[in-house]
Amino acid sequence: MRLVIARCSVDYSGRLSAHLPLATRLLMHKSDGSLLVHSDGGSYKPLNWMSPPCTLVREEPDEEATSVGVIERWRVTHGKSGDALLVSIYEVLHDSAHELGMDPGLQKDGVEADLQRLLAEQVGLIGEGVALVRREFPTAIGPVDLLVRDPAGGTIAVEVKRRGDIDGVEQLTRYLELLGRDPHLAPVRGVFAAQEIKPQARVLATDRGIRCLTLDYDEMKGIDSGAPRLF
Amino acid sequence: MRLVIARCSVDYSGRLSAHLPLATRLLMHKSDGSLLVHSDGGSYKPLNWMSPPCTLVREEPDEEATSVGVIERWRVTHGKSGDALLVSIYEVLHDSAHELGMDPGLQKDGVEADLQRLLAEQVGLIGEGVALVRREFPTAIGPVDLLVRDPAGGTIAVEVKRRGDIDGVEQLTRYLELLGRDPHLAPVRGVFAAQEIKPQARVLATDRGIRCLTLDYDEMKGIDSGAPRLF
DNA sequence: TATTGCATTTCGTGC
DNA sequence: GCACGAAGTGCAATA
Repeated sequence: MRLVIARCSVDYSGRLSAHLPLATRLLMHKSDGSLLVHSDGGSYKPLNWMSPPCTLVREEPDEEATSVGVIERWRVTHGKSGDALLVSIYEVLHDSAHELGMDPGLQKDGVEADLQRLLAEQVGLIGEGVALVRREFPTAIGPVDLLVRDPAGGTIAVEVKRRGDIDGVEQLTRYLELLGRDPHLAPVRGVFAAQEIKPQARVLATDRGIRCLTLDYDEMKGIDSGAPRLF
Repeated sequence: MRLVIARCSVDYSGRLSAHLPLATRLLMHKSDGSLLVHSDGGSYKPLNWMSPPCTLVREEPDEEATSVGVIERWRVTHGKSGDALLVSIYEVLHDSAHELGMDPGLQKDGVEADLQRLLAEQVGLIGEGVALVRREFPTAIGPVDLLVRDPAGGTIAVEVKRRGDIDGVEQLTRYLELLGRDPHLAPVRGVFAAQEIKPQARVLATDRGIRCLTLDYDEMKGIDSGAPRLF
């Protein structure tokens, strides 16, 4: 990885056109050829960038560029798409290269898939005596996260989200509409399960007769690890 | 902006839990307090990060950490949400600080809004003799990008996208269903306009009687600048 | 200030 | 390999 702090301007041409006026920025050139242009603020998204696979070529600035103070040019091109990033460097304030090696990568825990798995193992949280039919129950408009049977013989469709928002309720409503027409499943009720349910979503769900279920991931995980399955 | 290359491990705890095993990485500490942890590959997304507003505190490692080789710890916390990032540093290979100053920011050209504006000015591309009714025509389920009248007195609803995908066709279909019920507008036809239309989207649109229109942004822009509006 | 919808989204997963 | 959906999404315009 090469790190350069430089006064530069940047032009991107590809899926759109974009321009960065002259200012001091960090140029991060990764070993896979990619380039990130970062300012000293904002979020993790660079001001401009080129994703791998791409190649960086150092160019001598033409006469016009030289006359306005450009001392060096980097052209980063994405072979396939034709996207191109042109960095015009006016002054280099820092330049260093580093060997980082491979990265073992991030281990995540607590994403929607984990919630869904845990709730499938702990369907009792949905209601007394309910039984799992299956996860990712397929329908014409996409899979329902969990489908369970209640003791009375009815069906419950469960939508699992990390953060429960209105569009999640809408999604579940569409499933309920479709599943309710199936005589093998009817009557079908809905449960909207999430770690955090937005007030607006809760109102909409309740209004539609959908029950809201707040999930405590840490607690569910504790039960999971505390009571390992025996078979 | 402070740049540190270090052998480190990272733990994130917040909306989810995540762990980065010991490896050599770039730690980018921006002047707004935010921290990015980058590896020497992947795309622009850091392996881990903390978004502003947040604060970084340097801590002395406890005895247990010291015994496994940790020489320094950075704790980055997001006041409001309680999110926390803990960086355990084992070895510092580079450490430099730089003054970058404010950034003038990115100037974009060619996003969906630009396409929509140009097509509104060049409605002739939609069909012979059509006239613009208005952009962002409001409906109960959201605004239609462009609403135009054809010479025969019918209405055309136009959905503009940079990249035409299936969900864009679905969106337009919902609008057509709603608008078609309005006697002032009926009959309403649909046009799906995008710089690039995915084959699947084209099939679905055609199947529903929606016409596909591929837009050449550069050409439209050329006409725009070549024939400036006189009023 | 909350909400909505786009993004040079990126990133995973299943087919 | 491609389409689909989630993301610690970020981000800007809007109501």
